[in-house]
Amino acid sequence: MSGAPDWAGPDLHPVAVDTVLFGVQDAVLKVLLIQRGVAPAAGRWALPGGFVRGRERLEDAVHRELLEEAGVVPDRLVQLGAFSGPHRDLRWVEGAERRVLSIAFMGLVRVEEHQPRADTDAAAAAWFALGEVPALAFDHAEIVSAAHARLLDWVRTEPAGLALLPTAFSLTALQSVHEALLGVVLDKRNFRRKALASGLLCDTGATQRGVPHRAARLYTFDTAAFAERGRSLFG
Amino acid sequence: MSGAPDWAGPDLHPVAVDTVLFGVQDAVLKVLLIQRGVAPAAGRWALPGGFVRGRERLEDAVHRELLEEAGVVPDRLVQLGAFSGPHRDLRWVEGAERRVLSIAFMGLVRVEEHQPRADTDAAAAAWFALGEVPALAFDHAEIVSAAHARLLDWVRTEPAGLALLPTAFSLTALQSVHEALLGVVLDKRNFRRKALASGLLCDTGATQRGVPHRAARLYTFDTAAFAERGRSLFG
DNA sequence: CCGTGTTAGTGTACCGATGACGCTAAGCCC
DNA sequence: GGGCTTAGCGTCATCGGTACACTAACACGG
Repeated sequence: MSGAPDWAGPDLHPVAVDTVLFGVQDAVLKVLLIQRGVAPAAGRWALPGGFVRGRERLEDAVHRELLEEAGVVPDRLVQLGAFSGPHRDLRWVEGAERRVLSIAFMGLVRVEEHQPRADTDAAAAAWFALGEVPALAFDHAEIVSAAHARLLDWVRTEPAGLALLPTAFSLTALQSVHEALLGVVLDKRNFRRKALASGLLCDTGATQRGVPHRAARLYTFDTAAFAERGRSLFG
Repeated sequence: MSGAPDWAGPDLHPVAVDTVLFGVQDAVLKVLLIQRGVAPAAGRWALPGGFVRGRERLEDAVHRELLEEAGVVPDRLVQLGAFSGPHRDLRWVEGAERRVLSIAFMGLVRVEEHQPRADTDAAAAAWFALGEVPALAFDHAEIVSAAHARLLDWVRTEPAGLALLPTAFSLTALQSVHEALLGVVLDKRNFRRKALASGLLCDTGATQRGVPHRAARLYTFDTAAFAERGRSLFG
């Protein structure tokens, strides 16, 4: 690593984290956005995020910001990458203009359990259907679209959808989650065949309770089996 | 974006870029490494890279460092993501310890045209077969393994291998590149069938010259057709 | 108790893609 | 002209993916 001469130290940069948090509501894929309460771009909609402090890790910064700005706590985050493109925010630092570098993350949460609340930095926070996202600040539209592309890969190779389901779930529920996340309609029989053939589901023996129709069998996901076998998933 | 109060400005971080440059030599996949000439980790093998300066974009920093440290100029780079894990380099900045954030990139070049040369910051630079990589400084081993995983995806979804071939190439050459990059052996007839069926190759009508055996037809890659159609590739 | 509504749960047939397999053709060199 | 080396070609079996429609179970209301 070189850069500036060592005695002067390397140039320093403001580093932010931004998160694209996805959820499903009414069988529609949604993203969590906040309305910025402070400059720059005050009043505009944007991704929740903020500057990384001191020596904290990126993941810690994301969790802190999500809690502060929107009161949500995702349990798994996937890094999308660094964004430093031309539409980025520029800041004056020690008399020189510096590009704000943003590391974007993506996560999946249950909308019902994460009703966002506004905050000091965020005038408002709300879930938007992916097709109805308003114009966003900075290059956040680009980040959202990268996240969406990545989500599709993610769902197909890892049991990402489980984050949206209770521990024991019916095959129909599993299918609905996949359909919402992938934005497609799947054939029931084909889906069930593949899901069961994957060997990653354990029949709990239990069935649904209190439903006004035939009760479905409930399954759990066999995390251990998934870890063993190579990747490949239903859906 | 919040973080520290705005009047104080956000905390600042040293940001580095590191590149995993792949090439193929003797049908073996290799990575370019440099031997560090300066502290920290002087004398150890590491990925070429360095600190991002002023308001330069990440991609510009990567190109500058590759040129400075190893005298190579890749034409396409793919970003792998940001690394900020626990084994990262820590630096003292303005009296506080700061994690060095590294954004990793990956690229593919022709080894013959990129014989690396040592430099002021790099005591040596050399290509290593992927299985014979020495112990690396910092968390670079982790970065290399992430890059390798990503390379496999890349080759399967984009014509990444073209960077290693002349404009007009034989099917056998194309196959060899794929085999080296993927680390597998492919069936000649099946490969040719898929490659031609993809509709992404244009028969130039020309054939090889000066080879001591039957001359092969030469093809070019139809970039336009690839851009049009959805992703899916031979190999 | 019976009818109705709602969701669960099941099998088959077709097709396109994939993977295994070996021989002849062409061209250069000697 | 013989020998070496690589180019170029076709078939068959298998598999995974997709399309497609009815019966079973259960709760509820009349």
